[in-house]
Amino acid sequence: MHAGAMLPLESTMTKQSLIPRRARRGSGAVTLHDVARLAGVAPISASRALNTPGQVSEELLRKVTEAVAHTGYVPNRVAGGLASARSRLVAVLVPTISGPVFLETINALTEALAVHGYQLMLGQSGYADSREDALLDAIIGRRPDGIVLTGIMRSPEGRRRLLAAGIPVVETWDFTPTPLDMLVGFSHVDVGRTVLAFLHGKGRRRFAIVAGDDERSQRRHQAFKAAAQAAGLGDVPVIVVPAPTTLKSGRKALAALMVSHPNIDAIFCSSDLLALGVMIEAQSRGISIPGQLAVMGFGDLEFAADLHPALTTVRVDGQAIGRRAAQFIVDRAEGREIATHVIDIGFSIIERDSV
Amino acid sequence: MHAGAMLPLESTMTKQSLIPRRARRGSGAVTLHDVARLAGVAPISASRALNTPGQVSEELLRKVTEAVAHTGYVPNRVAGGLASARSRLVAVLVPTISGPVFLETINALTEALAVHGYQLMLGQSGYADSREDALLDAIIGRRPDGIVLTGIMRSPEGRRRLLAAGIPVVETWDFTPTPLDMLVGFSHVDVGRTVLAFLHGKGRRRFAIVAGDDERSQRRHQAFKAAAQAAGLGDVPVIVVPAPTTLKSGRKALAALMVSHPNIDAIFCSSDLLALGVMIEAQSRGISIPGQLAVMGFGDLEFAADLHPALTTVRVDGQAIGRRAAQFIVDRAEGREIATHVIDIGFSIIERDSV
DNA sequence: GTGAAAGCGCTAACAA
DNA sequence: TTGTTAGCGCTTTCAC
Repeated sequence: MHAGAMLPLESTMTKQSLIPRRARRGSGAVTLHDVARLAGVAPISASRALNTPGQVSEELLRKVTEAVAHTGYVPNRVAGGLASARSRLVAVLVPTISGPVFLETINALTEALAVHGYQLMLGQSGYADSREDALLDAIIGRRPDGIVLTGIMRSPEGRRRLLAAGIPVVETWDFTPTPLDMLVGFSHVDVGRTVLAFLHGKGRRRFAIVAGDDERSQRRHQAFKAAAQAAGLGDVPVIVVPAPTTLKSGRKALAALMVSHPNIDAIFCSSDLLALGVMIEAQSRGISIPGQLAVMGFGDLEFAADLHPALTTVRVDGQAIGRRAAQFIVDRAEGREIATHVIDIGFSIIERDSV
Repeated sequence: MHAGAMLPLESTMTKQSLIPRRARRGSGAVTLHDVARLAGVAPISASRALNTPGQVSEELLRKVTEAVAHTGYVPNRVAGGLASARSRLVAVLVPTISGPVFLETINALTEALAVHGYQLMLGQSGYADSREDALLDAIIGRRPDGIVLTGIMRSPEGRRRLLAAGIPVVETWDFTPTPLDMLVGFSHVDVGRTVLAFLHGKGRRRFAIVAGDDERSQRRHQAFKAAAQAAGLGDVPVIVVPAPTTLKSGRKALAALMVSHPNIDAIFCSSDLLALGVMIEAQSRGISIPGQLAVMGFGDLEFAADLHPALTTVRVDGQAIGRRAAQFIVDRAEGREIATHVIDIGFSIIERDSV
């Protein structure tokens, strides 16, 4: 029972004057009880008026709405979450938000979730698996209604914990036919193969790769290499640079390639930033693009179309990934059945002037 | 009392077999009670073993640690937060994370907070004040231990709500001597004045401004304009572009300026991306930089140093802002007294080749 | 050093 | 439609 109600005398007194002898003091904020008392209804009725207004009478709704306005009540979602076992919190795990690639996914995710009253929690794991495990516990402890992973969870320990927690998980930006739970992504192997075929089709023959050392970039470039081998184009030189990739790495990579393989005629970069670096370095060396050298990026960042020459690159609809992931999680949280657990969002080659 | 303990018979049974007649079913996850029972201690002792291990005996600690390992227990921070009125959640409000400017602040914030066991909640308000108010309630409802604002809270309604909630607030990336609570930032007016003086000192006289339409950019450019007037340099033409700023906007802006004011000799851009756009457009028009035209950016993004020519720009230590903000909030949450509530982090002009 | 009791603010289950 | 009761899983307060 509410502490104040034990002493009838106090029932009309203000909150401040209710000082129980030894109970905990509370946060001092306005609670649903305060609202209910002011409206002259039961707390649960006030709760219903706020959460399922369709289920209460006009009269009740009016009284509660008034009391809320009068007190400036803001519902405590922590308490609500504990009681209902629904936190309305979704966690997203990224290697880092410094790389602009996942930005539009996070953006779309935030927006799509906000519409349904969900909030986003951000976790950065770095590119090291060990930190990912630690972060995972911190996140699971918050009992989010869903977890969005950029990439697929490879660490067996991580998979185990996630499974044990029973929280809906969406893996993104990658592909496997056997996801942990749900997946929205695309095949990096397909990207590598498709880009090789594309450049080959444009008459290029002497390829090079500049790629970040993260797992997904590596898979793209391995696939590219293998496809080149299969097409009888020999071994493709690779410059691996540390992730997150930078413009500077791109410049250095081209400089290195000009020493080791001066006669290459096409470069596949694992990011648009890297491609920009290659282009700037080429420009400063008087190498013409696409005349002498074709350059391809990955990501189709906002600036790619506005470069000079405009960058040919691989586009992945990061917004769509975010939206779909949000949909997955909201559907699950609302208890809806979801038909398919795996969405291949695909990718496309955006042909511009640099090839 | 714990349901299971009412019936001695059940005390050794597994969780699954404890099916109360009508109580709520719980989440099914392992709880502190389960751990305590397995360790043969009281729940509160298990709690202490986990939270303040220094206060318990070796023996107790060992038993609890074992039970935790055995059960795979992950503490429920939602319940802990409710009981202790400390959520260990910090909210950060950005206009958008698409603009790369705040990225390193968010990054540093995440890192610095993670060390202390805090998690970051992300809110995107867009550049519209109305959405900010709605978002604020969603955030306050989570009772975070702190709120980090990018920019200063101008909406009176927002200020009122924030004050009423009693949550520590750090305003950032801006400056006012009278912050809502705490502040880590710098003066945009100073930036405008300083850049004008710098360009003037380099012998430039015919200025132009390309600026995003967000509030802070506007203040920088107003100050620049005013300072130019004061120096007797006449009226400075301004091209305002929508925020978030893009490379394309920069290109278009220069194109427009070349029509209206073809004889300008220096441009101050409100972002490095804008500056990059201006440089690319200049290059495609055969305008030499810095020979005919000096270009200055703002932000010192990662790529600025690697451009050709390298970009002269204004650097703000976004990481430091994030770290200081985190420190403020953690100190407050731990109940430590903080000496000063306002930190002017300053800025610096990074002189490279584009001026 | 350890434990019992009470309660954080809310909602699910049941009852009227 | 509205209310009563009993928790959600944890930590604070007080007592030993």
